[in-house]
Amino acid sequence: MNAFVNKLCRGAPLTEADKTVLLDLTRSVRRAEKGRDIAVPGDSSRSLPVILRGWACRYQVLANGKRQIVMLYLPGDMCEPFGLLPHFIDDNIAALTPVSFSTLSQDVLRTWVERSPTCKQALWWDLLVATNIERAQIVSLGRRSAAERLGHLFCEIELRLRMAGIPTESGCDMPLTQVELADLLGLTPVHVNRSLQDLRKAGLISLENRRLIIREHQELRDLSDFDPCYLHVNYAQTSPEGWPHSLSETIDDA
Amino acid sequence: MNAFVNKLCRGAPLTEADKTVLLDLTRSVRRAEKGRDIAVPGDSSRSLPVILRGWACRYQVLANGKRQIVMLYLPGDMCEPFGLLPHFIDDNIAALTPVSFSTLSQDVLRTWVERSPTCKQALWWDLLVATNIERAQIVSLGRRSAAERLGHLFCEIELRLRMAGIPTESGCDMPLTQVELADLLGLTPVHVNRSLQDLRKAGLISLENRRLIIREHQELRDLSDFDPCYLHVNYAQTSPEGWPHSLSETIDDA
DNA sequence: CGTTTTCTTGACAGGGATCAACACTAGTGG
DNA sequence: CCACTAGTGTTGATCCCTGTCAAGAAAACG
Repeated sequence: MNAFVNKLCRGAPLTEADKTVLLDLTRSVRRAEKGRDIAVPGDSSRSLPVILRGWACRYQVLANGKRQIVMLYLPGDMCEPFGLLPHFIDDNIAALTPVSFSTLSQDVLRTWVERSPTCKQALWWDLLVATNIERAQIVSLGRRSAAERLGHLFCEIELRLRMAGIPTESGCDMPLTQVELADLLGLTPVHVNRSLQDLRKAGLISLENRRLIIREHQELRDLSDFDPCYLHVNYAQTSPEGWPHSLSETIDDA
Repeated sequence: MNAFVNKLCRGAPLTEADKTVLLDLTRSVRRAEKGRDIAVPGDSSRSLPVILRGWACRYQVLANGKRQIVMLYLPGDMCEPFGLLPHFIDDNIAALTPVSFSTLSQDVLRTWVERSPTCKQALWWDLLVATNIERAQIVSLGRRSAAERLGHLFCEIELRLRMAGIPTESGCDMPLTQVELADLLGLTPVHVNRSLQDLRKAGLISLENRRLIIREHQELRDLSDFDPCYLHVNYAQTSPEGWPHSLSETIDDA
């Protein structure tokens, strides 16, 4: 059981056969050091990078040198939406920490998906969630203040980590530097620093030694207008199709 | 031939049968007045709204009343990515002008797609482009100034309209009010007004009576760091798979 | 340990927000 | 045909959130 399979279980009641196939597909693991590229513009999308351990991101660099992180990839995340037609990757994908990842064979995966409706549902669900995350990012950048953006991000990260099977009750890793947070949230490192201090002073979070603890969940959610619906955490139990309920563990407070 | 089919021709060399089926699917047309919702949160995604005439958008409203437009839908655009698993729509989709639209049957479309690889490619391409547009939006909101955001948006709109078969040589319709532009670009109406004037004074655009003319294409692109690659305008001719080249008209300067 | 990265703090500037009028347009109804 | 109204565009004055510049601390690292 790895983060990838753990996460997909949230989207559909995977069969044992599904899990076996998916685990097999992620058997061979590659590594990337912090800061290294996992994919660069022009790469073929025939093989899909999947993060197993560590954090990565997709980013673009403007002509004036400014950088914007478009998407954060946590353990279990696929860096390209499943099944997407062959194309060339447009953005950079880089490791933010030391990363273990597999590159799924798009062809093998697609073949299996044709046989397994549950697996298909899980992968579509993953795409749906990824899309929603990017849309939430648009809303944050467009209409939230610096502190609100930080709060929203922290709420999202905590929930996403739990979806990948990483416990967060006693806090979670937050390996991003303030420069990286700034590139992700469309801010300046200096301002990230000050906004973080505001959140700390308000007693909402504590963040030191790359470790994040959310002290006041509800208050932080209220402040940052965080509504976890968009992550569809328990889709496997609540999908419109009425799939059988077979998951033992759920993420209740979402 | 409508905007929908016109647009999909950019993504794959559709056969005559493809076009017939797609035209048939969009035969029955519904209308929505300006400002009316086409879909609201909770709607089922079993039927996919496709814009045939007019402009629409997907938006979210925060608890504090602020609105952010997440995506602009122009003629030919599908408001939900094709084939996405059944789910409930999370955002509002509203008409920005009087709109003519069809609601494709997801089931019928999927059945046809299983038979037609070209149609499948076209729909995947559409999803790819839609995703790229949202990512470009993230970059704009995060790292571009007000005037740059406006410039980038105008460049994008002009090209997207041409992809849908709407000529833009002598300018194009720009029905958005300054309030709507503000909600789309994460700005204030007042600031949109002033930034527009800057662009006009610089001789880059003219915008009056809901009609936009880009006076200096290259300069506007340079200013706003607009690189049309992400729209994959001529994907049908350049896809990695090496599909046959069969389109007669291309959009050269992209 | 020295070196580099990251974090923190201060002073200051500026892009964009806010508030408030006023003009212009377009639709509406008498 | 003309008031009336509501939405839209324009402008000015002012504020403040965030960016910029710069320089120390602190932590990470080899």
